[in-house]
Amino acid sequence: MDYLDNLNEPQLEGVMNTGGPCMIIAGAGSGKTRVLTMRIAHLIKAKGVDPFHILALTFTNKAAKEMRDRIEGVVGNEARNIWMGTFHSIFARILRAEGGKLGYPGNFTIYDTEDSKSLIKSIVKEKGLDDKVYKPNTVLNRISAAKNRLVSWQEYLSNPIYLADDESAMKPEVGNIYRIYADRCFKASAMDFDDLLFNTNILFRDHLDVLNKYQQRFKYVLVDEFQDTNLSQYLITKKLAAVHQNICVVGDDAQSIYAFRGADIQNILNFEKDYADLRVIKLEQNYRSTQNIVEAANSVINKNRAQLKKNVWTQNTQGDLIEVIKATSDNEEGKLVASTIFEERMHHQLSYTDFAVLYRTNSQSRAIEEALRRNNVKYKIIGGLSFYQRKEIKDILAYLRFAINQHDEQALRRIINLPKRGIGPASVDKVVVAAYEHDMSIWEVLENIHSFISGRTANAIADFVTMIKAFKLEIERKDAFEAATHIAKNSGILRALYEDKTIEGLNRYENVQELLNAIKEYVDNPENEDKTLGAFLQEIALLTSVDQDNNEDNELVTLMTIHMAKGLEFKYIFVVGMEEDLFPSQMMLTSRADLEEERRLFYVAITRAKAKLYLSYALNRYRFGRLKNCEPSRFLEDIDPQFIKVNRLFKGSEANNFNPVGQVQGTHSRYAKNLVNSIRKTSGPTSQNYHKPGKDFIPSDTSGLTEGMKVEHAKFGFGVVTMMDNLGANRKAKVNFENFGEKTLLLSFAKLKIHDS
DNA sequence: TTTCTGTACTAATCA
DNA sequence: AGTACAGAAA
Repeated sequence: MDYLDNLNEPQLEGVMNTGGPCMIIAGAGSGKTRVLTMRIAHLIKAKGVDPFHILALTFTNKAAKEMRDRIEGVVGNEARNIWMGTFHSIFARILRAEGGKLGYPGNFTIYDTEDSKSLIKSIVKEKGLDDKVYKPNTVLNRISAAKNRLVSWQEYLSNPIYLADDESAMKPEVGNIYRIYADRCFKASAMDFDDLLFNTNILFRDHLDVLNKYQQRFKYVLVDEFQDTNLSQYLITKKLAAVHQNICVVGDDAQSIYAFRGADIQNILNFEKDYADLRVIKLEQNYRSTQNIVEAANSVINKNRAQLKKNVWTQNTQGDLIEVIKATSDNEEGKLVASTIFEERMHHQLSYTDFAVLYRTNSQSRAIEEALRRNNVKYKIIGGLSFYQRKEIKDILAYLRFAINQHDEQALRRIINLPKRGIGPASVDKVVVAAYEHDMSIWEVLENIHSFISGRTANAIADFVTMIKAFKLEIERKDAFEAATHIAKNSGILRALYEDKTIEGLNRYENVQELLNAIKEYVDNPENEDKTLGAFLQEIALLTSVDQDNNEDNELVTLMTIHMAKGLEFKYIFVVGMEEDLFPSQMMLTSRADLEEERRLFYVAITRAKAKLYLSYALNRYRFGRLKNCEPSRFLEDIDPQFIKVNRLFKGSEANNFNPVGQVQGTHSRYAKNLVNSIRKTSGPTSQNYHKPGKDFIPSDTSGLTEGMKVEHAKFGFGVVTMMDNLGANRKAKVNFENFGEKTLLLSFAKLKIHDS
């Protein structure tokens, strides 16, 4: 049993005691993943448990994959059969199989946050409400919070407390928006992220046969990062484990940082009450960090009131003191971080992969990136605007989604006029109204468009429907890669991007090629059994940002938010932007609970560091394009001063000398841009040199217009027709004007008087 | 219906 | 510093 070697006593206990309910409280860096993986390996290898009977829930696909790989190292191929994945992906899988009982087809779409927000936006608009009051973000958060507490729209609308809350927030219509939102999602055969958990709860509540099936199947249930579960997730796991009672949760209350999406720290604090025979194991020895870092972290977290008693300690060396860097501006902060990374790496012969820069908000990455680039330090960013959130990628994905599910309203709105095919928002509204009036689905109206509207738009819509039907067939007959390539080409999207020869256009074209490559890779990967487009879409809909990290071996500094860094470790950690209103965020200062969550976030940041921790702040920072004064964060004072080396001072010259490129920073580009704008404003034709037509100016019928005719335009004056374009829906004429040169005019709009007969 | 342009607003964290 | 939106012009 060599996999049991090198485990300390509580770790061993966590691995060996596999029967009955168990909670493992694991301090930062105490080897909790190791315990969890070895526990599963032990179940399979020593206890002879069939991997099909084990359910292990994690928060990222990456964590799941890592655990699976490590288990595979002990038990071999069998590890593939464990039900292991994120809450969302496991229950999406179950809902694909069982969702029919709730009225959802197996090919339901998963709406991402952008889809949800734009749906809410259109509902607010349709109801004629003020979109300044009903901001999509606010409304969605409210709906999301309700779903995470398992409050349906019916319960929401009949609960006087919620209604009073909304009333006092001057948003009395939120409940009704929730009702319409839920209805529209259902009609679109779509579930948002919260629905995946909400509907699983409904499924298990209303269909006991289904619940029973999965209760029998999952003899062992394990949950990682338990402190981050919300009520919805908690109830699912509790229900699934109710028959066999073999539930093991692993977590650290000090690292609970997802209250904003409904995570409830009470789940971990109250777990003991739920299970009378609960075995509690505490992992308190930290193997990751130096003594200084561990104790500095302890001194911070002790400022919080709500926590379980535990004592994290380490046998590691004392290590360096924490250093605080003070910068005058966010640009200088970036520069100091870059130069420090450069020096430390040289001095200690480290790899760039040993460094990570952590920040509170994604927008802070820009200044750091710029400085790293200037100093030729290669870096990678985790999270932020990810590949799959790019517009051109989402456009293609919307086509794929719609070809699979014609009820997907958000995908339809995205693609129906992309590339431009003459179906503008006015036409889309007509279709939606028609669908509403005749109690039909939008797709049914589109299919029979000639019974509702006529003319050019109707033809364009009919062509669109024909195209989608062809794509449908393609998907049924071919694998994901062939189908996606066909759709990208025949939808006209690829061509439109190809014709855009700007740098951004080129990039976008390459991104789409990259997406197709990714699909090819997916199809070629033998681990993926289901090679349909639907399976691929499901996979990427539930990708977590940490998962999209495919160049791990390169010499790169890692940049990410503190949230993304949870569960990771680096030798050197830089936490930047240690300023009031930024970290802690000004939005978290309203209650003690919020501030404590923010402090736990700081605790997570500190405990990522193995060898050395740098904290930095700037006295001035650009926000919304304006320079703002900043104060050092209160969290700096939370650290016991004995672990801090007080302000490491950089002389201005030292920092400047480091810059090997020596470019002038600051407002230069802004200034240049303003200059260009002002030039553009003062040049070009202004209203006074436009032609003034005589009083008898009456536009002629231009249907007989031909080349060589002399015409008068209301603004451009006299000119000669040089070329006619009678092709396509819009007739165009090229006219060479005496005072304004050659212009292309759309004849359905341009008012021309013909002076040639 | 489409395209261009000025401006108003924004950025908290994630699946 | 970006971008989403409204309004004008074509």
